[in-house]
Amino acid sequence: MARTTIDDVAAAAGVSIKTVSRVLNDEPGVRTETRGRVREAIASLSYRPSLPARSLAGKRSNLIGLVYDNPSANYVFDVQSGAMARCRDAHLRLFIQSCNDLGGETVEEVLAMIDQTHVDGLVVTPPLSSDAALISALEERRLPFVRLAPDDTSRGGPCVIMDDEAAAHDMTEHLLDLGHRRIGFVAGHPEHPSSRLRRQGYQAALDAAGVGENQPIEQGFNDTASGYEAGRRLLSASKRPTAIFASNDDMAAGVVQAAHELGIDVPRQLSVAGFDDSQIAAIVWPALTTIRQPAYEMAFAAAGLLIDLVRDRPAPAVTELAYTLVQRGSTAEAP
Amino acid sequence: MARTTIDDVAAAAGVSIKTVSRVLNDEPGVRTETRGRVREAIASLSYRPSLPARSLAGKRSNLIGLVYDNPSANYVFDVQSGAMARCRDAHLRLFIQSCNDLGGETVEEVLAMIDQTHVDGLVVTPPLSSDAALISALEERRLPFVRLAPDDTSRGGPCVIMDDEAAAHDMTEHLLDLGHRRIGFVAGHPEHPSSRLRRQGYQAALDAAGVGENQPIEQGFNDTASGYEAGRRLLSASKRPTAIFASNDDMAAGVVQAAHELGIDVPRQLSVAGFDDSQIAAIVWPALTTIRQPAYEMAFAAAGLLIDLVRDRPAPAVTELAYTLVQRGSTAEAP
DNA sequence: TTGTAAGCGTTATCAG
DNA sequence: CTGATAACGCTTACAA
Repeated sequence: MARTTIDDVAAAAGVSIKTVSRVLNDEPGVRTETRGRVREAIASLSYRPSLPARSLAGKRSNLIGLVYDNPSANYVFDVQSGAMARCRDAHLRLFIQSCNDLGGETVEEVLAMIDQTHVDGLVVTPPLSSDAALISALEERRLPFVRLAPDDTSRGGPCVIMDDEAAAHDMTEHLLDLGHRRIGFVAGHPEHPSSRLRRQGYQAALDAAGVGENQPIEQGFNDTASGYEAGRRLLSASKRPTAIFASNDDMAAGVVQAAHELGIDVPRQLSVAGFDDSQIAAIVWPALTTIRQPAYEMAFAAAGLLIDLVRDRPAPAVTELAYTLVQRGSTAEAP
Repeated sequence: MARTTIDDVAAAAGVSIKTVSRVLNDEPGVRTETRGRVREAIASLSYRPSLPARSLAGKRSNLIGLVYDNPSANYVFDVQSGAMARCRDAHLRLFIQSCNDLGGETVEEVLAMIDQTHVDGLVVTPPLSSDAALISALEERRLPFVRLAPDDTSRGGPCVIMDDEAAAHDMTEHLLDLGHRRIGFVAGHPEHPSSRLRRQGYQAALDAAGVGENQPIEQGFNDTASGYEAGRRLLSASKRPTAIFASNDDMAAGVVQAAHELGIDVPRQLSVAGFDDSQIAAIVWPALTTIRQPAYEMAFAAAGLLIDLVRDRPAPAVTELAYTLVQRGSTAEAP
């Protein structure tokens, strides 16, 4: 039951292991006919090169890493799926590392993972993509990495982004177009890079419409519970808003829940807008008008960039993907 | 910038690399004082042994794998988190492999992953845990594996389960206790192991109460859309049920949505129950009465079993974890 | 175009 | 209790 090795393939094809290695790595300098013979031997033995052996011997491990520190199941799932799909295309393996519930040892843990697994590069997802300590540590190691949705694209190498600010601006305009003038906002988690951008877009749109003053804003923390609390505060105020824009869908769902409890009809008496288009956006009642953030596609692109990077191919510094405003039942004309 | 190796540690501690290796692997035959000296050197150099080198040289890779083929973000996230936490405790790394959207190449892909990564064992999550072809292939390779929530625990080695049937039974009894006598059911995905068990529990409880005949049952596919469709069918029938029990939360959310659309008040006119206690259960309005499936804990336990297995320690064949009936706002007395 | 030999960072074997 | 040396399966450098 010993594993099939490169020697077995070489023997079967009647060549040296070096030639097999050349075929494996798509290196030039092998006659087409020889190459075919080797390929056949590989297939018939269903030989699969050992990743550990390759990474030990060569400069590459054919493994790239993805790190996250994010409690949102939907987002993490989409991001993993996108990155994995891209890796599959490139015949690379993806090593996924969670840093959830790690306290202050995040950087330490990521570095340990890098050293132990020999990953060739890293996809860094939000909010880690804006973690200064981590970014510096990676730069110091000279490990190629691509950041997903960081708040600052001016330094730190290639990244894949979406224009959160413009999206929030669009959504706010959507509400203004529906006739709303008092539009509450539930701000996102202060440590999340996109929170600031979304709030800026919201404020800018209100300012442009001349109603930027004294709009009610409450702090949330990106989970349903904090959205619910913020919603209750906003809806219990004397001058109640006719629309509430929450910085993500989970919080928007919380706002909808608060409205239900207070007997406020959504969308007739209150419009609610979310952000992310996560699974729950379509599940809550009424379904949420939201911004579809192409998490899968962004991760797919990020993995692609990283692969280019580790293969010494040129890669653009900033890749921006388009968002979409998804209009559903939770927003309507102002009462 | 060369990596810190076992030689560096050996030099710093004034011992041979073999002794360092012994300390690393907690092998006996090292004087306490020597061991301490080596430990200090490891810490001060922040040395981290190379996983590839270890797996190439030794019998173990210190890596275990987790495979899934499951579209539910919440479930996958919980399972990953649980397994990863257990691995962290044991100083092992977890290699996660998705088989989503792979068509018929699932077994092939898993075997390729095993060969390439040299994982010491595998946590097999549902529905792969009931995939006969995969299980046979793993047995043939003699790779240790632990199955999560398989439908058949009688063969295939250790597994971690929850009593789906008893849970569905309990939930149905809960509805009966509330006075419901016409209780619709939305069956789960036919290829999911638990679907059959949940349906059996539902039916058995009805039979025990003497109302098992002619209850309306619709087929769903574990997603919200199919739950919505099934809900519409159930609620449009001439003899409308006063309660609907869906085989998972996503479908229950779809039923709630259908009820909203038809102007049927939940829970006053219709009670709805789900299963899984996924994130959305608490988010939909009204929040779902459901069964909490301890996905995190089950995965944690499964990883623990697997670790015992690969370290040649005895492990129980079947580990059963307890579920909880979580009562929320979606169920109430029959009208 | 192909092959030979050395070595990657560990663990296993066996000797001291 | 400790250490020298040979693997492990591959890539790299260099020859032929």
